[in-house]
Amino acid sequence: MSDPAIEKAKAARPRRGAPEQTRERLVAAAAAIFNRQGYHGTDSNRIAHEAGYATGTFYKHFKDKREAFLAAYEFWLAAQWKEIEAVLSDGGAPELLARRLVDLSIDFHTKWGGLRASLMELVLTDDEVRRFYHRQRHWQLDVMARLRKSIGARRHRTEEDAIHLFTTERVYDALAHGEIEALGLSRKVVVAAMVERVREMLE
Amino acid sequence: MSDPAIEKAKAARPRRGAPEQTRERLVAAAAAIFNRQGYHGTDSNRIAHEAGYATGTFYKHFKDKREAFLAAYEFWLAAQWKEIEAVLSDGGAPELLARRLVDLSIDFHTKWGGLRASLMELVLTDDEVRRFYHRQRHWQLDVMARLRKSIGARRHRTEEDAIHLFTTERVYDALAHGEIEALGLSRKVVVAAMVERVREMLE
Amino acid sequence: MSDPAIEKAKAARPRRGAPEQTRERLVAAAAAIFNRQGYHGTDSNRIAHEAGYATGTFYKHFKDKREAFLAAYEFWLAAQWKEIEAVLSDGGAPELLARRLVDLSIDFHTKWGGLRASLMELVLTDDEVRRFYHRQRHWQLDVMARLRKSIGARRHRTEEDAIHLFTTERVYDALAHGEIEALGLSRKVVVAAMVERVREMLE
Amino acid sequence: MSDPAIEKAKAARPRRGAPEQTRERLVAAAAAIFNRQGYHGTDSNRIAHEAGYATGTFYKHFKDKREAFLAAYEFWLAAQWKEIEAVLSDGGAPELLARRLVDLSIDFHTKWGGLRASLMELVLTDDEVRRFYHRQRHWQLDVMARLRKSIGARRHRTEEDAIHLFTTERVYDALAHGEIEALGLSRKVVVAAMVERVREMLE
DNA sequence: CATGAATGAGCCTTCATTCAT
DNA sequence: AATGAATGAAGGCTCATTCAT
Repeated sequence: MSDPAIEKAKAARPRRGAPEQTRERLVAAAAAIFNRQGYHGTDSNRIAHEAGYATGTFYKHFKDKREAFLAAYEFWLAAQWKEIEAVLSDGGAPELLARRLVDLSIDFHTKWGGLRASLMELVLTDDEVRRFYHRQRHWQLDVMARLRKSIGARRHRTEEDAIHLFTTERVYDALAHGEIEALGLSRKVVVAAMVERVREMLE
Repeated sequence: MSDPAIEKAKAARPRRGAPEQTRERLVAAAAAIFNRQGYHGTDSNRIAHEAGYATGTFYKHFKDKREAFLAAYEFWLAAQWKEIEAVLSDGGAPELLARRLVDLSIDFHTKWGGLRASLMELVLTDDEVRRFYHRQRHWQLDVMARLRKSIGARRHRTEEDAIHLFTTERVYDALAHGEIEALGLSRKVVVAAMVERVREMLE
Repeated sequence: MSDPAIEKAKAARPRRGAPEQTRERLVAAAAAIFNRQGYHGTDSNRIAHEAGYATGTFYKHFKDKREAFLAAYEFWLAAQWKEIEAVLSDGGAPELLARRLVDLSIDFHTKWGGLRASLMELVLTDDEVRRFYHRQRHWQLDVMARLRKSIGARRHRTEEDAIHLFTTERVYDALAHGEIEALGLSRKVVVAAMVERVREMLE
Repeated sequence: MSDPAIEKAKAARPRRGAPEQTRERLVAAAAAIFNRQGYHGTDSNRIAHEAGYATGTFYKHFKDKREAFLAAYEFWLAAQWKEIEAVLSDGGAPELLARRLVDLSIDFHTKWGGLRASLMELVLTDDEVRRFYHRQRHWQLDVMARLRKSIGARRHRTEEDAIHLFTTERVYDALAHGEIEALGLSRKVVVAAMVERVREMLE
């Protein structure tokens, strides 16, 4: 009832404060766990506890588990594009730019590839996730077109952009998950091929 | 205690013979349901019933749900490559061949894209599925190399083949799931681009 | 969709407080049912319901069915020795003491013999139960030695104590299960023999 | 369908013959597995296969799993008493006889203690097993009385015999299961105590 | 706002038993 | 007599969600 060790542990854990912070912490914990264990392998109670809150708090901030998942996905997607934008605004030779973008993407997929795999499965079975996903794609294509315009690249058909997104994404996933090495292939060669593709998009 | 209706139903229940056929029926049902509902959305009992058997029969043929999933995946993958082989052995102009291969792949992904999405999520969280997946990829690259040799195409680096597999796969998935249309893009343009890529591989 | 009767039932359902009490209730229910139906004959869900809780509550308090069984066994064992201690601390002539101890033991075995029988079967097949059981025995021998010392009895070899425990236990079980009567034997004679044995231990 | 290896394996396994032999093999396999894994831990199909037969054969020879268990128990009990009888008919000094009987019993319990533990649990929950068990006890007491008479021992009250049976049995179980050693006690001391008890019964 | 005990539907898996061959 | 594929009831356990405090 009054074990001092327990009392101390409680005092040390993140305290209730602005609801914004609470939500942020929950989203961060959710992203990390979903990414590691997959959507179905993740216990919603565990997210709350890992974030330093109690079970119920989770459901005060998200309607259900799916909503938390989408919040996590959106958060990290936005972060990625913000970084991409930063790289592009730095400018530099296309070759260098392409290289930096590829590195960035591989990094990103390495860290968050688990979220993507879960998303793709949910897209199949969950209408709401599918709608969310399609909205995301639209937004991505818009961002791409805008970014390319901002650096003065030539216009492309949107289909080209879409294919670029799909295909590079897949290869980044493969690199991130170690598929390339598992197949006994050269990571370097694959990365170089991707740099070349990205460079073409920047022309 | 001895409801005659029940007695009759029991007497009428089919006594099937060959276990090979049973397994085939179970694999077929499993593939269809996993594909539709995803791995986690599929009830193992339901697979058995949909195949015309009782719960227990499922577990006479598969150690667990995962094993059934992998059997279903393997079955349909083998079917796909058999069809690809058939198309290639028909011969014809590279353009035509490429077109037929793309159509075939799109068909295939349209029918079995759900299995792939589930596989990719399981690869993340399940070591055994991951090992299975890597074996499959090796086998696919081997088949590709062999097929290209058989039609007299030039030699490629295996990395090229791998990238080809990853990227086309992803676009076929997108076509299969209606992502292209959902983005308001032209299916025709995308398909044409894929035909072009495949044609390059056949040279 | 919103059957008022169901809504009302849900609203009316009890929200209990202290988890300690919950655990106590569960242990009590578990002990009673395991004792009556045996370990394998007991449905873990039923324990929860009989204690007034839902299925899941059981697994919030016990890792698995085995853990609940061991908790139940431990609880009642401790209760028995507490009563034995109470009798001994009351003091009195050795004959009287022995008689009271035998009565107490028979009572105890009559009420909880089922738990013991299940325990003995589990000891065979379950390593964890076996370890638990051996710890219990050690503890019992320690308690015995301490109790005998406290009443000023002569020192015995521990082997004697162990044999005493094993053999009396078995006869109490037989009395408890009605084996003596089923064999057409005199309960009185058997009880008298046990009193004599216990008296010897108190000297 | 005609894998020679499989055909050979089939040819090598015990062939159908006199139903008596089949039953014997099944009882032997049942005894061994029940003893090792306990009643509830034993799969009836496994018994058949371990004996070299198919599932259905088991149910041609036993009404149900319980019947097989009782057959196994009875078989080994009879074997024990036959050996006891043999020892007694050899004659010799009471001390020697007692020693041999104790050794025999310990051996027996070491080999078949698992059956006994399962029996005791079933006695609690299964009326039919309980009836069987009581019949066995009667028979044992009869055998004991007869044997003692045959060696010219003095007459005892049956209660004494019953207590002797119960208590020695329990200690043999403890020796057999390694409980004595697990408690850090001397096996030798315990065995000597048992020899003394048995000797008293032979007077 | 936060807590965390409680809920209960649901799913995977086992295994005693049956029966057509 | 023996086979073994098939049965299906039953049960252990999980986990998303609720709600009284």
